[in-house]
Amino acid sequence: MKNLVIVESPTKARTLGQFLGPDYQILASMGHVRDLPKGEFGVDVDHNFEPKYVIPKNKMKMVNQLVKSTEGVKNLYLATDPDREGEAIAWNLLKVIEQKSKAKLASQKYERVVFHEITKDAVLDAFSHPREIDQNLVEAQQARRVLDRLVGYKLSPLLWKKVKSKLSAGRVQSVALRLVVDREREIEAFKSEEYWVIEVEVSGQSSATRDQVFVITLAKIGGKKAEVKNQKEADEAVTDLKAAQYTVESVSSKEVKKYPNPPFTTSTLQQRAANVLGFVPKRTMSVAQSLYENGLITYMRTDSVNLSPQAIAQTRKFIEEKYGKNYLPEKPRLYKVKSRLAQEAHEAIRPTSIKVTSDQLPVASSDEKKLYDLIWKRMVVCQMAEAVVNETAVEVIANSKQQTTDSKKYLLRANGQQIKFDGWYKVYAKAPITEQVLPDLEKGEPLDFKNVNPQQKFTEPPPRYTEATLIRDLEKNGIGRPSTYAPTISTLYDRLYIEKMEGKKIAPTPIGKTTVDFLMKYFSDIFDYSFTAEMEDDLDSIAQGNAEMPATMKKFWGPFEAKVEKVTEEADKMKVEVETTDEVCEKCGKPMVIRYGRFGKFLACSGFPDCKNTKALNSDTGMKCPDCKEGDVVTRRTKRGKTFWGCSNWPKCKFASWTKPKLPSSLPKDDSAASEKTSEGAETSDQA
DNA sequence: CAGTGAGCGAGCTTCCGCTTGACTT
Repeated sequence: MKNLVIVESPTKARTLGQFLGPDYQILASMGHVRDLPKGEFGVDVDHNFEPKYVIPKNKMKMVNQLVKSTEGVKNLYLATDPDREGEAIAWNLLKVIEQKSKAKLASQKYERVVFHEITKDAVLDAFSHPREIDQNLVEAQQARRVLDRLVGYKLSPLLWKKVKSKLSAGRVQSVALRLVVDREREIEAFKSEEYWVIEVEVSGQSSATRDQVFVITLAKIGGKKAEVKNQKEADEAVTDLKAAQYTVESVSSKEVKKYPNPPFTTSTLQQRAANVLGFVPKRTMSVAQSLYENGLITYMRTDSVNLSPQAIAQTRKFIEEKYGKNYLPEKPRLYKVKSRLAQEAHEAIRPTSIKVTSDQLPVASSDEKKLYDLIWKRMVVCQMAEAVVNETAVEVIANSKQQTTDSKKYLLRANGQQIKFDGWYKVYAKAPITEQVLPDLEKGEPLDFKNVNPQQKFTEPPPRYTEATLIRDLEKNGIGRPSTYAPTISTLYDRLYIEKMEGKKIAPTPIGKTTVDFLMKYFSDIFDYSFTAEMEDDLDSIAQGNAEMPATMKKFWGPFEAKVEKVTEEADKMKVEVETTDEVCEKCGKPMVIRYGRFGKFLACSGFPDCKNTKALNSDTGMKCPDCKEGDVVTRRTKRGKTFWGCSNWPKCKFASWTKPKLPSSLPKDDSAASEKTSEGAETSDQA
């Protein structure tokens, strides 16, 4: 073979093969081929922060084969991704080949080719315009890699000493954890307040309007914002409203265009799949991987909303044929990434062929069909005409018959929405319309009172994060990359920093809180939400040749190392808070506490070490044991880490099962049912 | 199919980002 091409992924290799023909052999590197060693620091801080690279054990075989394949090759093409990491992979590949190759490949014998979309035109064009490896870009990647190593491998051992063994800290994971902890503290500090919403049902009096009852909501009392704080104030308002005369004060109406959402990136796909299908990001990614490997969708790890011109053209043609000319905008819709930190090495996530709908998928699991359907709809919709909605706002004055003072003047409002043209809504079974349809009303028109409905409410704290919303906020701050979002969250679980609560919400554990407290006390600059963005500025300078990696590292390392040393000597060991429970130890009568062990949470006697009683924590499944009917069904792990379901009364009750036991009358949890129901509705905002 | 925590303090743990695999249960 005269021509050898190396890319990252086998799927990309296969696709490229179709464009390049039989004269090109295409191999995959499976991502990075070299890395800093796991078992040592690997950065020579005294000599220009020189990184020590090793080939990981599990990659050795593959790398050796790659090197062997280069023997006798005339042209070597490095076609890794067109971003910082891709450039570094290409450079590391070259280094490994030079090092290992008996033929001593001369440096002129390679070509670096880059393309932003995997289409025949783009690929052939790239191959006719090869370039050399961009050393500045490689240096920027090394700076990123080394900085992460400095932070991670210096602060983790500090945690072992000052908090608890086997913990970890890092530029990305610790900020993710901080988001969760900060949110939890907001919730803890939140004071709920009572307020009342007062709705009145009314209808018009004319023949055209009297049949339709609609709802108006109290907005102002005596010209001021209505603030009904308690039952007494609510009763007073209700009495007045029952006896009032209602007149339309104003009617305003305008047509509003509703634009479709941009096509999916990794993060927005994860959020949408969580909301609609109830998938955790990990599951979304593994299903998407399978779709990708079967050639059904484009690459699933991307931060770009770009679309290839061919994909847009094909979609526009499809829209015109299937929905008609009215649903096709005059010009294609082009989307731009909001974040300056995006690298945009790939396209947005879209079907490879818009003609294939989810029910026409070849062999595919139901998960794959559902996820594909989301991706397909989002792609079609993003090139469709906007919907036109008529939005009406009505103000109504309610004047008490007996009262003439202004302070008793009530103003109520209603908002209405009516679809004038459905546009892209057509693709979804349910349009994202939240307001009622109002009758045609005129200023000065009297209304008939039908009913008044006072509702007691309480202000609610901000919601806990889910995996998907946590990823959304990480992305918003430029923290982490599409390939690391799901794994980062797994790390937080593995370290027992966070745990999953009811309804897929995430809460920090005492260990998580203590770790954040420690890190923020001494290293608040590194775990500031803007640290990564500032780091990216420095990396940009290196990539543009305006700064050098060693100098940039030194600027960080000097004060950092000093701080680490000082904290190592001076800081006290942190105390991790212990949660007590209402459970009483049946052996000694002392209360039980929650402890964290190798296998997660368990109940232990607070009298330890005098009393060594432990038992399983009644948890998650909410099911009674089918055997003894007394204990709860709890998830457990074998020594090998495999999950199974057992009885909390173990060892008294020996019930155990590899699969989740099913109760005959068990109803699905309300949140999953609700999210399934909306599965065909269009989202209103999934990337606020 | 099933253990765990503390302290003596052995020897080990740990980062982010790129990518799929599967000698052993």
